Amino acid sequence: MFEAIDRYTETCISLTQEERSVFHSLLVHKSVPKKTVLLRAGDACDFEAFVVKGCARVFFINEAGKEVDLYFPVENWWISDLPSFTSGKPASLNIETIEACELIVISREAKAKLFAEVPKFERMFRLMLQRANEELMNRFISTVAMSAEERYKLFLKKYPELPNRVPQQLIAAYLGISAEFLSKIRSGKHKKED
Amino acid sequence: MFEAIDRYTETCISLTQEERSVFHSLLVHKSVPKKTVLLRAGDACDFEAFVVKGCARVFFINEAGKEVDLYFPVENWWISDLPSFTSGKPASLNIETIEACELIVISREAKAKLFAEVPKFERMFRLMLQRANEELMNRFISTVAMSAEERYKLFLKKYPELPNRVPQQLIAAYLGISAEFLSKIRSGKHKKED
DNA sequence: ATCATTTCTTGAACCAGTTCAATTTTTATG
DNA sequence: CATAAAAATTGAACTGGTTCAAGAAATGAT
Repeated sequence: MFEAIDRYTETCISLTQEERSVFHSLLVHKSVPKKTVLLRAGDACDFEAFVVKGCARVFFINEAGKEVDLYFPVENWWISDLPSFTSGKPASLNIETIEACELIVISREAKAKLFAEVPKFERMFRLMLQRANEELMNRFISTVAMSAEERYKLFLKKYPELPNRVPQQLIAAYLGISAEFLSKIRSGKHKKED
Repeated sequence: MFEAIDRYTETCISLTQEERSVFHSLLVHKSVPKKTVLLRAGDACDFEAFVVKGCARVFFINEAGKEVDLYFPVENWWISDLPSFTSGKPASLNIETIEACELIVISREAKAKLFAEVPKFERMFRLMLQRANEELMNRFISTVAMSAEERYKLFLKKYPELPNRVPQQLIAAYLGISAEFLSKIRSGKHKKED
C-alpha cells in the first residue's frame, strides 16, 4: 500500500523501521474517480497528497474566468495548495482529477505530528520544496523567455506521455495560450507562409 | 552585526544562546559596492546570502540575449541560485548588486554543518522555501493571467519603494515587457485613443 | 449502432505588445 | 558647470497570439 511513497522518501532521507511505522500511521490511502474536485479555490486546503496512480490538474482561475494550469501531477508527484494548507487561509488554487486517482493523504495535524515525532521529515519536505521551486522557476523562465511553439516542444520533450493523458485544451491552458492557437501550432498553420 | 538576520530567524524558529553562537560562527559578513557581479550564469553558485542592506537583481538571460529579472532582493531577502548551490552544477541565474550591499553569507559547507549541529535550521530553510514558492507562484500566475498594465500596477502596489531603487528598464525586464512599452504604459499612450 | 455532447480545427479580423530609429531627459564625471 | 554617457520617451510599422464563429472529428451514453 505504501510502497510507492516509501520509495519516494528513500530518495530524501533514510528511516528506521519504527520511524517508517510512525509515518505510515499518519497517512490515509484514498481512491477517487476521474473528474473529482479535490480542492476549490476559496476553500481551505486541508491536505497534502502523494499521487500513487493517476493524473490530475492544478489550476488557477483569474477574474476574467480564464483558467491557467500550473502543472499536471502524475505518479510520484505531490499535490496541495501549500500556503492554504499551512495557514488555513482560503486556497487560490483548484485541484481536480483528470484520471481516476490513488492518493496518499496527510492532514495538517498529521504533518505537524510527523515533524514533532520524526524531525527528519523536515528535511524531506524541505527537499520537496526545493525541487518544486526549481521546477516552478524553470516554468516561469520558459514562459517569459520562449515563444509558444518552443514552449510546446519543450513540454512534449519533458512530458512525452502527458499528451495521451491530458486533453489538448488543458495543455493550452498550461502553455498560457488559447486552444485555437495550440491547434494551429500542431498543424504548422501558425507560421507566415512564403 | 547579526541583528537583522537574528530578527529574521526569530520569525521561523527559536534558538538557545549556544545555538545562535553556532549559527553566527558559520556566517560571514560582506560589503560589496554597487554593480558588483555576485554570480554569473555558468559558474557554480557557492553561497546563499541574506541581504542586510541594499538592493540587487536576480536575472536570467535567454539564448536570444533577452534578460528577464526574477526578483529584486532588498533588505531581509535571501539570494542564491539554489539548484546550483545545492548540487554544485552550473548556475542558470545571474546575480548583480544594484546598490552597495551589506550581505551575510553562508557557504555550502557551513550550511551542511549548521544542519548537522542545529537540525532546527532545516525547519527555517523549509519555511523560507515555502515563502519563496508562494511568491514565485503568484508571480507566475500574474504573468500569464494579467495584462502588462495590470502587472505594473500590482508591482507598484506590492513594492512601492522599488521604482526609486531600480531603473525602469529593469522593471520592464521584471514585468516581461520591453522598456518602450513600459514607458508607454506609464504615460497612458499605450491605449487606443477614442 | 446512433445521437448528443464535447473536443479539435480552420479562417478572418483584430489587438497587445515588439522592434527600430530618432529625440529628449537624466545622471555621472572631469 | 560642461559635457559625455546612459536612461527614458515617442511614433510608425509590424508580429505573435487572441477572439469569434462555423464546421469536422472524437467521445460517451443509451
